[in-house]
Amino acid sequence: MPPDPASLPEASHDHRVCLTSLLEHAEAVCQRRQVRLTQQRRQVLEIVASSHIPLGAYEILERLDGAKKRKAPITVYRALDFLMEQGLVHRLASLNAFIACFHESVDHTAQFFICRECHTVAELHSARVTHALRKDAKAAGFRMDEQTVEVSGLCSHCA
Amino acid sequence: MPPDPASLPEASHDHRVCLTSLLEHAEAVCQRRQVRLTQQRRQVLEIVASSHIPLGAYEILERLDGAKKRKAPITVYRALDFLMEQGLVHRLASLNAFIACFHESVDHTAQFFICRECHTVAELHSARVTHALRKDAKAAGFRMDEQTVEVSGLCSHCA
DNA sequence: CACGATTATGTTATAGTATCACAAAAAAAT
DNA sequence: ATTTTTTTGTGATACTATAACATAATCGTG
Repeated sequence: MPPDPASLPEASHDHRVCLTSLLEHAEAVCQRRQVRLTQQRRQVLEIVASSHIPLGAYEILERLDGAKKRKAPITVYRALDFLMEQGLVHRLASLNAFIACFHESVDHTAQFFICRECHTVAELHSARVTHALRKDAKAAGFRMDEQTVEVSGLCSHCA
Repeated sequence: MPPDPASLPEASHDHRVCLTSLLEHAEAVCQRRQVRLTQQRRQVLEIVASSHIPLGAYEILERLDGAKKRKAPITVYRALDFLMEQGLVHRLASLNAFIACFHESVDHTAQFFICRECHTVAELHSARVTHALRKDAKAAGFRMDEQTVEVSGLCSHCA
């Protein structure tokens, strides 16, 4: 995976604002649910959310060591598991990578458009896709549980 | 992953017939495309196609050693890469596993319903899903390339 | 506060998935 | 027959993820 490009996908968009409000949202969610957003978990969330492209667990791990000594991989996986449970982070199965969720929805069913050039990810909550799947599932007698919908292609910027 | 159950998902369905016609189809495809379905590739295809549940690369590897000595993992990955290029095998990203494609279509865009109980996989070619994605992609200015659509849930038998 | 229960983190080891690099062999093209 | 291309062998290694058990921090309650 290439290093982050210097500029953000949308110049007009100040990612620090997103980050701040994401963290506030995270605090609120955890408070409501009576679970703990510890320093470590918060830090992992910050790292994931600060990258506009998906990060692998070991990339997160690297960024976790400040000047200090390296932690064990499981540290990161545990934090990610927690964050995914709270719907604050998504895992992209096609990339073995993780991305923060900037949508404050209750339902964490999502679809992803992943640019194969710049690696930016657009997250959707598409009723259209879910309905289509639901219809096909019904026809097949299949009881849907979770969907993994990841589309690779070119974002508008790279196309 | 549990061992294969003794019986096939549909009792009425003779999997050996599928297997035979799949292999014939594979031969035809490779002949048409001027690529070689070598003994090794064919054997991997047979292994994948003989299992009605997805197999990991290392499971395929185990079944590849007859009484002979174990081959290197890359052997299997190379064969799988070839078979996927020919559209004869699909990789399921959510499982890190592989399944044979019994559909003889030209377009290898597919969706999968994966039973979390019995691990059977139903492969779809759903125009509905593809259209839904295409519409959302258009709205997002995203040029679709390949889709990874894997739904986990319960098949009619397990529900 | 003391206590036990629960939750989170540390530590070490290991399992599971996938690819690289280079050599040898087999098949195809000339 | 020789060159070229493709396939396979071989050994090493990278990358992704979890198990098992110990320690530490936090919480709830008396």
